[in-house]
Amino acid sequence: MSRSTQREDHLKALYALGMAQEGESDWVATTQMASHLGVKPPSVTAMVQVLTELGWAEHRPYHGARLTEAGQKLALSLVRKHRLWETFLVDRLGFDWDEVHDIAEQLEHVDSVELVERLDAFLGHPTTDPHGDPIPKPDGTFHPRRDAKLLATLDPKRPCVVAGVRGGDDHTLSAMKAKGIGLGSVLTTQDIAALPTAWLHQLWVHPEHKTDEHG
Amino acid sequence: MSRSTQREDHLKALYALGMAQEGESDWVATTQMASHLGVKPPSVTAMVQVLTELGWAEHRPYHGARLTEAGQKLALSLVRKHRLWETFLVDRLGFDWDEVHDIAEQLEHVDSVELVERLDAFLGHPTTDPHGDPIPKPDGTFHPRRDAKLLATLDPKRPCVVAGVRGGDDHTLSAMKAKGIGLGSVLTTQDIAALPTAWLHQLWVHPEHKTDEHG
DNA sequence: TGGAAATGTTAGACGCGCCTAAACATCGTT
DNA sequence: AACGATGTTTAGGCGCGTCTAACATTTCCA
Repeated sequence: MSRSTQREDHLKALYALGMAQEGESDWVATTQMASHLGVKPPSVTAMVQVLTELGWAEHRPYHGARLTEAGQKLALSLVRKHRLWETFLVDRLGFDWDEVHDIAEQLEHVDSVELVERLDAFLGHPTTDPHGDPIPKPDGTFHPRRDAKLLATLDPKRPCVVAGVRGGDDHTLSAMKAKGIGLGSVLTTQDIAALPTAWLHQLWVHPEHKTDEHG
Repeated sequence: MSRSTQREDHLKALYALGMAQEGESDWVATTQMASHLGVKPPSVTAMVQVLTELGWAEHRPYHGARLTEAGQKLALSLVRKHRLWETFLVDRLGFDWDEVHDIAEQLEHVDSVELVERLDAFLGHPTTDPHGDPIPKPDGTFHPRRDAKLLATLDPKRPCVVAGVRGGDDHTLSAMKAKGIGLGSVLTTQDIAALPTAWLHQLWVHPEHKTDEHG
C-alpha cells in the first residue's frame, strides 16, 4: 500500500470532524484529530503541515485546521470509495453492518479509479451505503438524502422507519443491531420511548407511511 | 496499509522465485529477489534477515534464501488472496485479464480472514484464477491442475484449448490478448505454428476434445 | 486584568525500509 | 594455489511518520 495512506487518513479525519461539529466550516482542533486517529497531537500537527503544503488543508496555528476546496474533493472521493466498499461487503458478501468498517477502511486506500467506477456499476450505482449514509457521486456531489430527518426533530409519538445512522462507531452499531434496529426497521411509539436519548440524534428516519409495508 | 506490506511482498517473491526455478527446494539469490521486487540487493538482504527472525525464511549468507514451512503457508495464503481477487475483478467487475495484476496486488494485502472466505464463497469456490493458475485452498493445498500440459510438451500439430498461462507478466498477457488468446481459446495447428516459441513454455493447454464444444 | 490551567507547536530522537559505497565471499580460470 | 570477476553483505545515511519533552499560546476565572 502506498506510503500516502497516512495522508489520506488525516484528510478523512479532517473531513469527518469538520462535518460532525455543528458550527459549519469551522476549524478542527489538531488534538481532536489526534484522538480520532489514535496518534499524539504533534504527529497531527506535522501531518497537517504536509497537507497544507500539498494544498489540501489550511492551518491556523493554535486554532485548528480546515480542508481547502481541493482537499474536500479528495476527501469526498475517499468517502465514496469507503461507502461503496461497505455496500459491497454487506449487500454482496453478507457481512453485518457493524462488521464492515475496518475492512472498508483498508479497501478504500486501494488506488484505482477504474476499480471504483466498475464497483459502483456492479453494485447498481447505489445512492446510500448500508448505514444509510449517502454515497458521493464521482464529481463529489451528493445524492440528496431524500426526506429523512433526525429522530430527535420529530414528534416522538409518531412511528417511523430507520433510514440511516449518523456517525455511528462499531460499538453503537452493534448495540443497535442487538436491539433489532437496522435499515428499514419500523420504530413504534414504545420503541422510541425505550431508546437511549443519544440515539435520537443519530438515527435518520422518515415517518412511517400509512400505506403498504411489506418485505 | 499495514507496515508489513513489504514483508509480505518479499515473502511472495521468495515463494514465486522458489517455484519458478526448475531445481526444486533450492536457494533463491537475493539479487534475483531484488530485481523482481524493484529494489536494490542490500534491501533484500535486510528484509530476508527480518523474515528469518520471524521464522518465515532461512538465510544462508552468500548462497540465498528459502522459505520455512511456516513461511510457505503464509505465502500460499497471499497467493490465495491474490488469485481470488483477480477472479473477482475479471468475472464480476469485467476487467480484462491483463489489467488486474496491479489492483490485486493491493487488494491482497487487506487483512481479514473473514473477508477472504466470504469472497471465496461469493465467487463459488473457484479452483483457478482468470489466468488459469490454481487457487490454493485455505489449508494451503492446491486443487490439482486437472490434465493441462504445457503446449511445448505436446505434438504441435494437435489442436488444443488454452487452460492457463504460466508466469505471465502484464506485457505478455496483453500481447496474448491482442492475438485473441484467452482462457478457453482454441488453438489450431496454424495458430500454434505462428506463436512465439517462448509462449510454448508458458501456455497451459489441454488437447481439444473431438466432442461438443459450446459456450 | 493578570496568571494558572488547558491547549497546541517546536525540538530532538527513533524505527522502518530504502539507498550508495565499500568490504567481503565464492567460484572459475589458469 | 592464487587471482580476478562476479555476486552478496555490512556500514552508514536519508526520508517518513511517529513519539516524548520542552516551549508557546490561548482561555478562563478570581
